[in-house]
Amino acid sequence: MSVSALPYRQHNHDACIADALADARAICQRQNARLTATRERVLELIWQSHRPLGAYDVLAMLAQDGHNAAPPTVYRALDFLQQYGLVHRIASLNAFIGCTHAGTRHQGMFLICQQCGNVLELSAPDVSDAIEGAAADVHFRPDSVAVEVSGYCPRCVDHKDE
Amino acid sequence: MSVSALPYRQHNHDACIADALADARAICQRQNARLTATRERVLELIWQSHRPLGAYDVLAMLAQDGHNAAPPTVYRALDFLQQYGLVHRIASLNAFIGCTHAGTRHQGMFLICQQCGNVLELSAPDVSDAIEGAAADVHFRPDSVAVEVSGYCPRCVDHKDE
DNA sequence: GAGAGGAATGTTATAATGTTTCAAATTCGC
DNA sequence: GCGAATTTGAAACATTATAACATTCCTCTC
Ligand SMILES: [Zn+2]
Ligand SMILES: [Zn+2]
Ligand SMILES: [Zn+2]
Ligand SMILES: [Zn+2]
Repeated sequence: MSVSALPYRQHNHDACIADALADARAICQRQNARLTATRERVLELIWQSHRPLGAYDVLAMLAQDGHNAAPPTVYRALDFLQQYGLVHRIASLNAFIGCTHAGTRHQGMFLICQQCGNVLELSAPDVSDAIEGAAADVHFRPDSVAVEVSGYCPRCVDHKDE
Repeated sequence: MSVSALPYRQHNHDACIADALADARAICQRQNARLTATRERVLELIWQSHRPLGAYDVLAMLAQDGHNAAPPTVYRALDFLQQYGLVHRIASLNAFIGCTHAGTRHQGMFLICQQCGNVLELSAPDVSDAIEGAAADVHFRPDSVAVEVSGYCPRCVDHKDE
């Protein structure tokens, strides 16, 4: 299933991409969802790195493919991918990133490095439980939860001033 | 200090506003920050309800005052207010809300009702601790944390279908 | 293998949100 | 008062996201 390599460590990123695409195909097939060429290409572009991409970044990359797409094309593809849990939107960045827990029930927590821009998605049950608990205390019923932590990743925390 | 009335319960909201403004004046005075007329008015407008306001909503309200402001005026005021912890930005809504814990060290968690739009800010140490712990596990150093929970408040949870 | 119906995409325009830049005014310490 | 720093005004612009409607593509049925 999903790769668990930390984004800011050396790793075979081609494997990240390949795994993500394979997972996506399986997930969509299982649910009779159409992972069309455009959608798959957008997913692949999103996965080019562990840094979130803006919709217009994706658009520009599609243009380099020769695909002369307009904004709705990208937003529609991203909507689809989000719907099937293949990408997440990082609200604080207006950007999108591939889900590293696709296919599993999870509620992501995103660690965003201010220096290098990489984002690590964690599945943190302790955090989820604490949030559910705090919400329950005031009789609030959570539907979706976004936890976005901005800071410094282990690689950058030592080199902030260089 | 700050009022702790739940936003979706009946309460004397004029007191919310008055308290927020009084707190803001004290906080700014203590730090030699200039709570100018525009900034104070923006804070007051933000506090008109417990629903977050977009920057352009504030702009429109200023226009009703006869203050013919441009976007930067509002964004600058909001930046100032954020800097002194008087308002928070809700990234998932592109909107701003008055801080109910101004003056105290806290890291907010926002419960956003999808039905009525009210937002309750909680200071949840358990959540913060869990997040810090999860971040520490992967050697990530958090700088700022956003926890935005979308769901149904106690008043709306029972009336979803009406 | 037509043809109907729904899903997906193309296309154009526009809305909503946020920033840059430079000039003018205000405030503050002296 | 006077110079420096902060704050505000004003215009243009950049970025992000959506609306609306036409067209194409796929699938299912007959
Ligand atoms: Zn990778
Ligand atoms: Zn995920
Ligand atoms: Zn109130
Ligand atoms: Zn707060």
